[in-house]
Amino acid sequence: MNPAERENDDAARAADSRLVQDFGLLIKAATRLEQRIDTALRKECEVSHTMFEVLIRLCRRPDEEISQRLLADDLTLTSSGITRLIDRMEGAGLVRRVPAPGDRRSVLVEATDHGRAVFLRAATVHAQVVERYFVAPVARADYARLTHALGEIDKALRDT
Amino acid sequence: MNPAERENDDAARAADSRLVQDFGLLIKAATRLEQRIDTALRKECEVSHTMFEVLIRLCRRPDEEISQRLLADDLTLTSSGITRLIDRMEGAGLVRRVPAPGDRRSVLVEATDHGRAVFLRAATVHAQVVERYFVAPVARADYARLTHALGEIDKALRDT
DNA sequence: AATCAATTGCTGAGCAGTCAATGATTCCCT
DNA sequence: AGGGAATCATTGACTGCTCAGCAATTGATT
Repeated sequence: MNPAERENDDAARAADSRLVQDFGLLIKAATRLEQRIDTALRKECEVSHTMFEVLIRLCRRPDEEISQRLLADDLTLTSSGITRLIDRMEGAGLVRRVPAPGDRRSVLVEATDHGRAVFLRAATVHAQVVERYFVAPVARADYARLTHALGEIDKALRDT
Repeated sequence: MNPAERENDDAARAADSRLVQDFGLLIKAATRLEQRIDTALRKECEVSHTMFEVLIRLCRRPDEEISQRLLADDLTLTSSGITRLIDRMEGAGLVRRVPAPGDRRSVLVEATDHGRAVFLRAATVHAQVVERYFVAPVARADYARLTHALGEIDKALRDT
């Protein structure tokens, strides 16, 4: 077997490995799931999935102060990404910018009444899709393991 | 409790629900994982994660005919997305377009020697990151369940 | 107290994808 | 055989992000 043939062979083996397949599956499943949610939310509630994720944080505890910085870290966006996202959400009347009392560099974000109303409608759509494509396909016994595993992965990623 | 207060309360409850959290975790973990891989591959091998996913398919079985259409479906991209991706990969010399023998509408894609060489280097980088952030954090017993669950989710998404 | 470093949000330029429309080919049906 | 519908790849116009650089503010050190 000449060197070129061996290289082909090595490549084929690497491409066929268990790990590569499994990892690919995780990415693919997550991507498809997010696309599904996103189109459903856009069609029925005129919000993107990303905007929905912002509204989740803002509605969870209305008294909590949430800065753009915090949102960026939590959604894995850059600060400029968040600036533009909040721009659009403000333009759509979902959200309001408020200067942070303790730090004049920072900008707090809070949901408007309209934002909360949209969030409530979106949450039911969200729940339907999640129920159908995330909860239903997974055996009851596996669900807890799945979420636990995801938590560990997230932790490992955050720690470095 | 007046109507506005009730709405706030409903919103807070919805934002706090188990399902919302769990689902958010899946998306976040997958996103972070993909970003991690992507930057590692870009830095050390000058390929994006998406390009790497293409190379996996092309190297797995060198005799197999792979069209742009097939790639698009498999990577959940649109046909125009694939056209542009293959444009860039062709420009980088990783890949070659070949007219499909049986169907003159279709275009087959195959890896060049350079593409296979890059893939081999990228695969070791990929394996390191996957090992560290995907395999290591998940308990041995959970791993099989996790991949099985992901497979079921993917199946549910594909069937509709 | 003064300075230097770090953090926060914003802007211009660029990149990687989408959507809608198009031309070329193939499939299906009668 | 012929005509309409479907399928494939491509392009132009757009979107939503990133990156690099900025000004304003804050923190840390001496």
